[in-house]
Amino acid sequence: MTLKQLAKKLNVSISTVSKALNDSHEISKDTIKRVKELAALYNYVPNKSALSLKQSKTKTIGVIVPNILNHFFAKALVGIEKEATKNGYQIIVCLSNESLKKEQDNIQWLTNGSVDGLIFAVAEETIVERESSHFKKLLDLNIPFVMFDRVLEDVKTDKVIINDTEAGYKATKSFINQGRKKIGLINCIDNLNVAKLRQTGYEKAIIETFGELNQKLILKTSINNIQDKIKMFLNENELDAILAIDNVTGVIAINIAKSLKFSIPKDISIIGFADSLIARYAYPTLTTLDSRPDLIGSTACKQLIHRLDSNQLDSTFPKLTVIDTKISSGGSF
Amino acid sequence: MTLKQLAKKLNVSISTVSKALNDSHEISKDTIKRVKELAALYNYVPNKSALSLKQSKTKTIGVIVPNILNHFFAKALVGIEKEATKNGYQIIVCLSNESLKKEQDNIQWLTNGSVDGLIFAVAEETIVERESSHFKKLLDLNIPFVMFDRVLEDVKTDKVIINDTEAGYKATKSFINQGRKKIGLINCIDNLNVAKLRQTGYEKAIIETFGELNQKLILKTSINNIQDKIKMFLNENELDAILAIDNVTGVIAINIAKSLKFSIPKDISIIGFADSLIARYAYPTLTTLDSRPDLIGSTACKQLIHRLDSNQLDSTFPKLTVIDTKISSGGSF
DNA sequence: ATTTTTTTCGCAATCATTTTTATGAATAAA
DNA sequence: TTTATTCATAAAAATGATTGCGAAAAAAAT
Repeated sequence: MTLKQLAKKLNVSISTVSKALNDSHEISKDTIKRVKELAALYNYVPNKSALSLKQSKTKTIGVIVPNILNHFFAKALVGIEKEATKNGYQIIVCLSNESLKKEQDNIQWLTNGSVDGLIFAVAEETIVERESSHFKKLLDLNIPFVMFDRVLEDVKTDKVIINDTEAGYKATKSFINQGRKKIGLINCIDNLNVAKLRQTGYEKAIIETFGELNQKLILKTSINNIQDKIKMFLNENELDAILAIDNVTGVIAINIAKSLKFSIPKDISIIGFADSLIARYAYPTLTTLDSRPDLIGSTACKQLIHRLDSNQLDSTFPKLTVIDTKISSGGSF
Repeated sequence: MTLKQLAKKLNVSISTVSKALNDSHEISKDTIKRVKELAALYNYVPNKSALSLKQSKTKTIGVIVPNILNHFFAKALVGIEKEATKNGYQIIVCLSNESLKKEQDNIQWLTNGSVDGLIFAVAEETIVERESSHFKKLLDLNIPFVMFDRVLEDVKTDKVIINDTEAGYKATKSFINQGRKKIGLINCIDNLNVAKLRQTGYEKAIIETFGELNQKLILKTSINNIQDKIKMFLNENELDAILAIDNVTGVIAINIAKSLKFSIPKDISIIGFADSLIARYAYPTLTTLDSRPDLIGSTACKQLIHRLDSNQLDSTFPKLTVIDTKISSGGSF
């Protein structure tokens, strides 16, 4: 059902129908009523493509997620979607699969007028290769975009991150306050900035307290065979605490520690960067640092929509928003 | 950069540029070359909205997911996205959040010409309320759509599901073949058809072997406080096997069983409907029935694109595709 | 009764693209 | 020399919607 068809049935012009539906003062109350009734009857919905074309606004936001199976990103997506829907925006979701090439393709694809703006976390490969030209192209094209969690220093745009350093510091400090002496760190996402920052926080707290860093207490590895590696890590060091800086190894560590007859939290205390949904896979429940992905997502989305609505770049650009992590106690200490 | 602007720079008409870029035989080789060079120089990309409008094709697929935090759906989305991308389609993702109202809103929203077709799993509330009029509206509008995993009997459309009954049966049988006698079942998604079917399979195997069903061995509950409930369930019954028919309780059960000093798989064997990514949260690793969400997703997407391309409904409509589950052995038996 | 004002509505342009039709010139055939 | 054909390109129509402007009609004021 189009305006044209409605107009024909009503014996008025297309523009009258359009104006009536938009409550124009140019149209009489009577006509407006007639038009609206028929439109409702035929379930008329304005065609999205025509609207986008006319107004050069798609009311659509492109979201590029490195890995939707990562619970953090799934939750961030929920936050983005909620905020977008609230403001009358749709989201087009692309998955970069941590690949630079796919990320570039996605951006190329989305800049054909499909979306008004973009929200994304940078793919791991992109960070490793230090490539950012495809993002700078967005700046040239004047397409607003917001980076979240994984951001690039040299791209001047709005960003939303968490206070990773402080989170690592706080978690480590909480171990220290419990009297823990041999505090290990598990890092299997070393390529990412967030990992480096969290580790920095850990190191700061350790050096501040013990004067020096024991490199043997830091397990830097890939996710492959992570269970065996953690087992060895636990066996080789007499740890009484572990900080897991990604969102899966904390849970795995707790389960393995239990199977090795560690008593939790008596013998060993574990903190992970997971959330309650993942933490329930651990028994007793893991203590977690909530990196608040939903808040990050909704904040990023809000920020983008702000730029889209006030289509002028104001003095606040580029804005860096730092979200506070929340420590939430499970049963592990 | 638009056709118009290119045309101006080249001193030719808009139509010439358009035809040149589409390799029309009406245009001389020389002109084609000139046009393409300039288009490449200015990074010209055809405007999506204009294209969609003109061709009444958006090359976009709408996907409605009940809950993206559910690993099954996240993985299904990966399958859908991969297949869509392969065929030059974008996906618009909506989250129904298991709510009927949101699902209806999403469908209303997506039928404004945003998408060529839809893929979705029905929201839990929709199934409980047995509402299907919003899907039937899609049939009236002639918008192709494919349902996956959670489907409605009375909506005549393409569907992709797994052989739930058989999966439940096979899993239970494998316990029986190990000589297990007291086989429990945990069901915390009872509202869903898939749960009923899996349980049917379980019951069939049990009755076939033992003659009768012991209702006490079936834990039907909500996800709240699931850990405590499973603990009680294990304590009150001398189980030697558990079939967890959703994708989280298997992992939880294994961890709790260990904490209760059960030896796995000697004392108790556990099978869950999770996948390897979730199974690694259990130690030793859970044996899983892979419900193959990515295959379901890609199959559903393939099916939809088939309908979109051959825009005639052929004799195969409506097609029901049943995906086989795969049992993959972890360390639990 | 005439002019002015207000109300109500239609025309036409516009967005970026594709596609059908038209145009003018060169070439070939009659 | 005339007519038909081919060729390269331009012009126009169409997709579905919004919107400024102008026109007609109705109402109000003189």
